[in-house]
Amino acid sequence: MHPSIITTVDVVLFTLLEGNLAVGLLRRSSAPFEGELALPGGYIHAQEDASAQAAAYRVLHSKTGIEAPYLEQLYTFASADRDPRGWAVSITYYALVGAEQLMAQAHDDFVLKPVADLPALPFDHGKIIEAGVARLQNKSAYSALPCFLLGETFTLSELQETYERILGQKLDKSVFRRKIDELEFLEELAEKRRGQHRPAQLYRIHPERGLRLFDKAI
Amino acid sequence: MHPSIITTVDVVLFTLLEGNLAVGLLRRSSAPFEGELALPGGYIHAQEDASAQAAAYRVLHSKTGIEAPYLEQLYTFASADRDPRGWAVSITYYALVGAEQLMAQAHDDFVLKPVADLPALPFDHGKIIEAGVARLQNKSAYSALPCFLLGETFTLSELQETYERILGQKLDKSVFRRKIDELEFLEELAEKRRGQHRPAQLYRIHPERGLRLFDKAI
DNA sequence: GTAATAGTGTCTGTGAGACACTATGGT
DNA sequence: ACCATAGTGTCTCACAGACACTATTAC
Repeated sequence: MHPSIITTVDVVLFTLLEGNLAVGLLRRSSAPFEGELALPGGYIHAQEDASAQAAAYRVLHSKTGIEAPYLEQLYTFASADRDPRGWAVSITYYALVGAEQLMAQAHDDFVLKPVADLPALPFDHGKIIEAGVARLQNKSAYSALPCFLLGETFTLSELQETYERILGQKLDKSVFRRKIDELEFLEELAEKRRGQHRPAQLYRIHPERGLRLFDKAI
Repeated sequence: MHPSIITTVDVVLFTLLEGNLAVGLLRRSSAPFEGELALPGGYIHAQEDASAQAAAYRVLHSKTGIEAPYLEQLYTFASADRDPRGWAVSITYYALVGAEQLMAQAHDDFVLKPVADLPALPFDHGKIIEAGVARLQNKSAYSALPCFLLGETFTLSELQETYERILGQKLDKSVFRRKIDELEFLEELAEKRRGQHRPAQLYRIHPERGLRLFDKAI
């Protein structure tokens, strides 16, 4: 067998921190780069993991405590020079989770950093996050993906705000609602969200319906 | 180090065979599945390959003779059960090449099969090709990708025909030309293609300009 | 009532699609 | 002259965007 190729998974976990897109990082417990903040990741365990996706779920859950409602393969970074230990393959995934669920599940040492203000990161983790942000933005423009950054239930205003944060641009309320309506991926709930003013209709992602795609950018 | 994870690359090479989308296959020279048709692929050589992409280029060129003008990472298939030899990672790539260049470069044992009529393939190569076709179709609808299935130079009618073959639908000539025009990724050449009737303007992909994207489906 | 947010109605300009038209070569 | 393909012009309908409007609650 060909020797010594390291096979790992790394996960970019996104959430909204005070309305800003943020990623979860952990301090590394061992060399290389011990003590530095980095993406949660780890070796694939051939005996334990049925697939790389299963490995990503395992690593994310065991290292951070989080069970993300959305997780998808991002890209595979594989080269001789990205890891001081040797030729390394990292199958990367990105995951989305609502802030509330994250706070409830995350271990104490899990750190959130806004993507707009990231520290320098070891390995090529900076590039990985960049790729994740690009993918999230791109896919959000054509799909219902941002729903997964909210809680189980949410209002249309909250959803619009989330799209605006991710895409970095204001959207027209009327246009936004028309498009969301057309996709038919939300289920109207019986309750409303009550605040200081007129209560807002609550929605959740329609069970039974997968991730819908727009035919044009939102 | 964790033992015995196989790390390979596989390449889905697309071309047009009499106007139909086709993939290139090779008879395997060793077990498992010796003698069966399969995607060109091979182990990553840690000593030789600087990156997985470099490995894909090396494998494709050394096994088939082809130097593809376009090659991009597709997806990474990684699980315990996809290869009888054990836990296996395949970083897959898809590549595009014009029929003319393919005929000039390909080794004799390289076989083209139309994607509409594929034989059963070993491993999960059927799934890999499926993913490649889906990606090609999707990306073609939003980009200049189909250019790479033609030769160095081509007419707008040829390009439109190629889009129609990949997307599986007729396109309006006038609309098609408007959109191609807007992208500004073609360079008008001095020559024309002469046939039975009115000669057609020849174009090539503009050097210096990368792969342009439409903002809507073509 | 007033303020503030939720949610809807309507007008308009743009542009995709449809299709007819002109252009230019071979025979 | 005629045919086949290359290439262009134009009309229209749909719809995205803009924005004003109404609705409903807390206070």
